[in-house]
Amino acid sequence: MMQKGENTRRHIIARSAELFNQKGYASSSLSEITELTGIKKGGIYRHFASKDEIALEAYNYAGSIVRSVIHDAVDRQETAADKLLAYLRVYEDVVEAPPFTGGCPLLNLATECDDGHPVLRQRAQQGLEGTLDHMKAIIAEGIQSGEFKSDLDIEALATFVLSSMEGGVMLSKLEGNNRHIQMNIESLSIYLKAVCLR
Amino acid sequence: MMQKGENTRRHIIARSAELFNQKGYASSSLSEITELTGIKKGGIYRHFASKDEIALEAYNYAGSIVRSVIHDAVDRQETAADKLLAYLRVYEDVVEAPPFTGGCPLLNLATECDDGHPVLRQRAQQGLEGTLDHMKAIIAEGIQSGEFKSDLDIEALATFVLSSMEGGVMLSKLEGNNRHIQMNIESLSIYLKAVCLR
DNA sequence: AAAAAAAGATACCGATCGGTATCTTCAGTA
DNA sequence: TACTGAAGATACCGATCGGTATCTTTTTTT
Repeated sequence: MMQKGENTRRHIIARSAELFNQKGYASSSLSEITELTGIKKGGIYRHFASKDEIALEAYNYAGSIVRSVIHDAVDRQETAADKLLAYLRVYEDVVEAPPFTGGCPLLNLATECDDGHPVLRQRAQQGLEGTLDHMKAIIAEGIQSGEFKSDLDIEALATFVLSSMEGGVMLSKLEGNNRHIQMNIESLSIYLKAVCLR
Repeated sequence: MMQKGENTRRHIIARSAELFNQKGYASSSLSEITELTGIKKGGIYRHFASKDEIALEAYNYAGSIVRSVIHDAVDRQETAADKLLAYLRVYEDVVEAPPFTGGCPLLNLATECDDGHPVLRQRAQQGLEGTLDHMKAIIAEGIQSGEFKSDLDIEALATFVLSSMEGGVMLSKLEGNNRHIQMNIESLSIYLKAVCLR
């Protein structure tokens, strides 16, 4: 039934995902993975063909966790405006308690790969597209339900929400203080009320 | 008069800055710097004590260029609102014509160093503080001149502007399309008119 | 023009990189 | 319980990493 193999494979992915999301792909070495997992290189390369494959699976893993946390938070909200704000609230304590160790995987992967490494970059692009699609669906529902103005620019609003989230995460992580992401929650909330709500 | 040395030192910094801002600190090697500058390692290490020192000087250089471009663009504007929007307009063609090759040095350095490398991280923090201070001064002037409401949260607005800029840069660079940063210019413009102007 | 100082090239250092061939150990099956 | 294939450890590979000691060349000063 080859259970054992799948378990260790998942173990390697989970540990590597934390490592990669904290230190980045280039700064993370196989030796560090062996230390974190307790599995030697020979054991690791039985489950993966290359460091690239580990990184790809690790990003899929980190992304899926963050996605599920976000979707849970979004589903808990009633209004479209609150659903959009839930995206930012997931990172309201990004310094001490991010949804995944190291902060936003999309932000980290995107900035590291946007000038190189086509494979990982494409994966980041998919993550971006999926995130924006989810936001656009929320906004479209908000329009249909009459909560949002009907002439809203859906693309522009989705981009604006995601930008203020990623920007807030970056500023807060750099300063080591949650005030930036938290202020953005407030600013975006004001924006939604002032220009998006009917 | 030791002219020659200073010239090559500047040359190394300028080339390294482009390299670091595109590929990141960890992914850039000394060998690449020798290729880009045409100077062998022995020659490079006569001017710098370590790769870290090159990276630090390189970031100072990239930051100073972007800062001067931004300050020029800001000074060309009359109103405080237009001055704030000028920050984003500097990156309105970040895909093809960024103010510095590789995009925003603050964004790149911050995301690479926020979980490590204390020296470079501190430099990024200084860059963040300086940028926010400049924005806050613009906002404060806007309040004093009567352009902005007097009860504006200066900190929150500065963070919001910078976040939508950095977030827009990240999205546009990742997708290879300027639409995100350009939509953020429009969204932020609407925000300023709707909730900040008197 | 000669001497002194600065700049740069060559050749090397140990350490670590990602990756692999091979051997041993373990788990499941007959 | 003997067998078999999967899983993991050991030991190694060439390449490259950041960094340095030393020699040559170029520039500057006298």
